[in-house]
Amino acid sequence: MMTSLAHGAGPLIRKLERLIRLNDDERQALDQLPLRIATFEPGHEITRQGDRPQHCVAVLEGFCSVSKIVGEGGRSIVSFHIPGDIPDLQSLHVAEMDVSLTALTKTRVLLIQHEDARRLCAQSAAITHAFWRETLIAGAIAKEWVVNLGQRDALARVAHLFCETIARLEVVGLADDRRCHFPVTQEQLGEAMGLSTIHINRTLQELRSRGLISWERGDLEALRWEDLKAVGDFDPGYLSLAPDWVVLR
Amino acid sequence: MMTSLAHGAGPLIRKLERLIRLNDDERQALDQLPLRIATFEPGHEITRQGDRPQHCVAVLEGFCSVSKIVGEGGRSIVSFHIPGDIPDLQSLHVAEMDVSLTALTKTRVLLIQHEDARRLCAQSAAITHAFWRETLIAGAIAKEWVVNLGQRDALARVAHLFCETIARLEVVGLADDRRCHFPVTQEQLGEAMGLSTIHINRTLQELRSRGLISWERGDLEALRWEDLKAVGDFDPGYLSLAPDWVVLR
DNA sequence: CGATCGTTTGAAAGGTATCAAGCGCGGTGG
DNA sequence: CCACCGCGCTTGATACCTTTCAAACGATCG
Repeated sequence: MMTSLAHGAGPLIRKLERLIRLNDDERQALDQLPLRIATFEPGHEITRQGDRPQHCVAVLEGFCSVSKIVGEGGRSIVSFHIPGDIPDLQSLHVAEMDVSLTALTKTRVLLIQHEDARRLCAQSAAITHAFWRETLIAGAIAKEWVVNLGQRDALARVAHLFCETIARLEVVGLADDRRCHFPVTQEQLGEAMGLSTIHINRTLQELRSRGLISWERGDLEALRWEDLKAVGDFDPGYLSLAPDWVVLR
Repeated sequence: MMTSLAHGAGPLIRKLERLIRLNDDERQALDQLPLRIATFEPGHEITRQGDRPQHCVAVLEGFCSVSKIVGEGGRSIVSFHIPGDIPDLQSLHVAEMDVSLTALTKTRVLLIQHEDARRLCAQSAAITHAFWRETLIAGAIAKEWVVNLGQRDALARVAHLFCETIARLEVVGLADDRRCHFPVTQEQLGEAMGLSTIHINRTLQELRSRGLISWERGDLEALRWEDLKAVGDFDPGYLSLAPDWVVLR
């Protein structure tokens, strides 16, 4: 892991602006935050289950997964994270990490020292609420994954994940026209969807043969968006993409 | 639904005290909150998916489920809630409910008007953090459900749910000696675990025949706790039951 | 050019769903 | 008080989705 000092928390501010309206003081407080940027190579663990980290992570570039160790040597991916996400806000409140955070691609992250994050929260209720909202959306996505894993067969499950991913990436400008980069392996897809790699492969073939998606070398495209949504039983409501946020000040 | 005015937010205070240390001012502010208590009969929806509620719900007595509508007429239970839980905190932040909250038993709840909750948050950072923490724990449980549904077979899945439920109920004094009341039907268990009612039934028989549990008329007992934990691959870490909370003030 | 990783294919085994039907008990009404 | 009813639980047989095992393929890389 390489770290370096950085000035300016532009990406973090943009992220928070999506969650709540910041005033100048808050923007300035964020901008003056002593921030460290770290880069991780694919497969490297940013935070490990059992760690007691002293900082939070905001993803700037790249893709990460949150996973838990299962039984004997297994691993279960519990969520994917994209630029703009803060995947480990719980570390502010719970001492020991109950999950691991892993870089799926080369990933640049902002390290926010806990003391700085706490000071920010103490200074600004709006920032506290923005963090809380980030937690709420992550929870809503997790609930939808519970539905996905519990109720839908392989085809619908993968279709749903693709819809969710495209929808989330569109918000941060990383998907246009239902097309995005989503560089996960079929094995990782399987660990996330509760399916064997082999069945993921066959499911992808089915989605492709139905003309619903194309996916090569990590480039995903929904060829028939409405049909893909229908197959995946996808309703983006839970993502709170149109934030009719209640004003909290 | 019947409502009545109530004075004193004892149960809510006890709940929050588990999440954070309250000072006298905060305790008093909570105690003076104009609170309404409502009672719901089994099967009744406390809040419906699509609603725009003006209040939050704190469970005082009884059991609830949070569920989502799936595809054609299906229902997926995403979480169970026990006394002390505040299952719909997201309604403070997101206008439209993306889930339904249903009473599984006769249930008494505290209705906290959003304006009151917001005033409380504005007055006390500690209460804000307590709510946020409640959200974080709910998220951790949801992630563990993702693991449960994605990675474990029926036997382990049900065993894990029973362990989790007993552990959570012990915290609020509703389980002693690995024994508790957990009055859900096998159908509801199936909707939560992504299994057919029939397979739930066979799984319960297997758990019983192995001498791991007894379960009659909603009374659940873990007969061999350690073995049940092993079968369910249960590690209570994610529940944050021993709150080595970081002091946030 | 061998090695490795990710993907793909085939065949067999296994876990779970579905269909169909019977059981048992508490509640209701005659 | 008893017959009936309905809901939740239980059982058996079959079908289906998904896993597992085994192996080959293709690309990238040193």
